[in-house]
Amino acid sequence: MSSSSAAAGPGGRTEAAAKPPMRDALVAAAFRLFTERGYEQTTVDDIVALAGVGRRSFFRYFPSKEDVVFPDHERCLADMTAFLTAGTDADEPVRRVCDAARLVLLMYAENPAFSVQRYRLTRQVPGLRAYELSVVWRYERALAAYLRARFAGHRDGTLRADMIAAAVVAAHNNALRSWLRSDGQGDPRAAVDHALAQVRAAFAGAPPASGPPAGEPRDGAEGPSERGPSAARSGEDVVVVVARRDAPLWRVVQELETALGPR
Amino acid sequence: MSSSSAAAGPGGRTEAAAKPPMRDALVAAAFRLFTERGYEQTTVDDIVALAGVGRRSFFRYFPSKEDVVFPDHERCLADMTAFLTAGTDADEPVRRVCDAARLVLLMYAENPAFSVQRYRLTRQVPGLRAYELSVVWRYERALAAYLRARFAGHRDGTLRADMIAAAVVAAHNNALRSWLRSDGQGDPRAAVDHALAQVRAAFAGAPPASGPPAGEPRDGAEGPSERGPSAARSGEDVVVVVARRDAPLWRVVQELETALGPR
DNA sequence: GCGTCGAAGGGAACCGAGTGCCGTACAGGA
DNA sequence: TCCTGTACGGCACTCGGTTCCCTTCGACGC
Repeated sequence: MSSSSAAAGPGGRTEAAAKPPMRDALVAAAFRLFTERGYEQTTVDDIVALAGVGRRSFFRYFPSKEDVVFPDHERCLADMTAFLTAGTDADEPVRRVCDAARLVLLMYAENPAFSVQRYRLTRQVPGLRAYELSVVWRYERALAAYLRARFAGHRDGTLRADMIAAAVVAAHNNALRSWLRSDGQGDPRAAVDHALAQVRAAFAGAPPASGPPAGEPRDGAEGPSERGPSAARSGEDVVVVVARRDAPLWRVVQELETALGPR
Repeated sequence: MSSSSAAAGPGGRTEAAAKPPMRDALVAAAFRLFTERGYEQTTVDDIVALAGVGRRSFFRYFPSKEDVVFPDHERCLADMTAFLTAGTDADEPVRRVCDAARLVLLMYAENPAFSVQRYRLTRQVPGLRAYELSVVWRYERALAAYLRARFAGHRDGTLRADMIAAAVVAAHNNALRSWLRSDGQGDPRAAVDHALAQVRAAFAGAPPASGPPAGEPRDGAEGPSERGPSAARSGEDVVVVVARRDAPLWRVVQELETALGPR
């Protein structure tokens, strides 16, 4: 969707991960100019002139000027998704999303100076703040999607998932921003752990259960009728699902569960 | 910051009300073109041409093209702030912010057709979704600021304030979007009340304060939607998901939700 | 009646972000 | 040697948004 994916970009001399130097050069040039004269006072032409590359190349590495401020969030989001994927049904859901949120903190803590610099930028540039909101929103939706699946079948499952995801993000950001405001002094992990513990305390009670906790084979499925989605096993490792875009999600999940069998 | 504030625009003879007709004409022309040919396929020049005004006048009434999609959120935010300010220390804080959130719902419910139209637009235009995020963020910050003041001096006061504000917004939006997805049928207030009751249950010592006992709309999953023919355009109605057979089910659901967009 | 003043609107020119298209240079393979 | 794929640069274009200046029109004072 956006930039900064793990796809080894141009200049891939060695096959292993070889980060393109041009991308880093663009980030460095951009941040130098942003801190010197401000974000909006810096044009893309200024950045590429300082980096010594063509203007067109900037937009090959970053889909927009704002993206250069968040050069690694795409990788971090992928890491979070992978972390959630690696979980099992034995994990306590709320604890799992709290651990996932901790991953984001670690990424910020990896480079405190850069994080603080970016924080100051985003605080005073409305456009960057709006962009950051969309980034945070994607994290929140990843957490919520995990929780929605874990709460599937529960009463108010999606409501509870959305609430917890929002609270986790809010608690995480509360502690993170406090640390950033202090110029990245000390270790932020304890504060974030404390904040996330408050979330777990608030949502500790088990949700009012009404259905099976997770995928239980249903047999009332009416097969690939005219309206619902249809799943067909086409190979060993893949399942192809075709569904109307406006089909309710639960219907798609139902079809998936019957196609995949008891898991 | 944005448009549509109470500042009586041009033609404001008396400062009270006196809505400028040009503003309404621009909104009407814009929504007609947006629904006819899409948001990004409609230029500002198209809008002003249809409205029969000069291009410069558009930006006199709306600071950006996105603002024309949210012509009344500024007033609603002012209403919410006023409502929170009008409270007393006798008010239970969490209840107060829940009531404030209800104000937003009422504004949406005032004009269901318009709200549904706008919902469909924001769902499929990433730029509008990002803009809406910044709007929602301002509501959330207003709630959080109120709670921070009420919790001042408490242990973890700001943390608790941020968490509750985020949960309130998440719960409100969960119910609101469910109603919007159902094309604005029925009264959304019961669902929102139910969702907000969950927040108060989580963040208060109080038990799940009764609320509407039954009939909550389970995720808007009221069977296969019988919307219009929906003319199966090229690939619009089909989504293909490829996944390993041993992938956890929630991961598949996450992928689906990403592919299908917010529902 | 006449001149002036200020506010609303129109319009041309301009700026910068983002995109499409094409030319070039350099890699590796037949 | 030629061919092909790819990374990169350059040019031109669209469109959102802004700046500056013009016209219009009603209000007010003489």
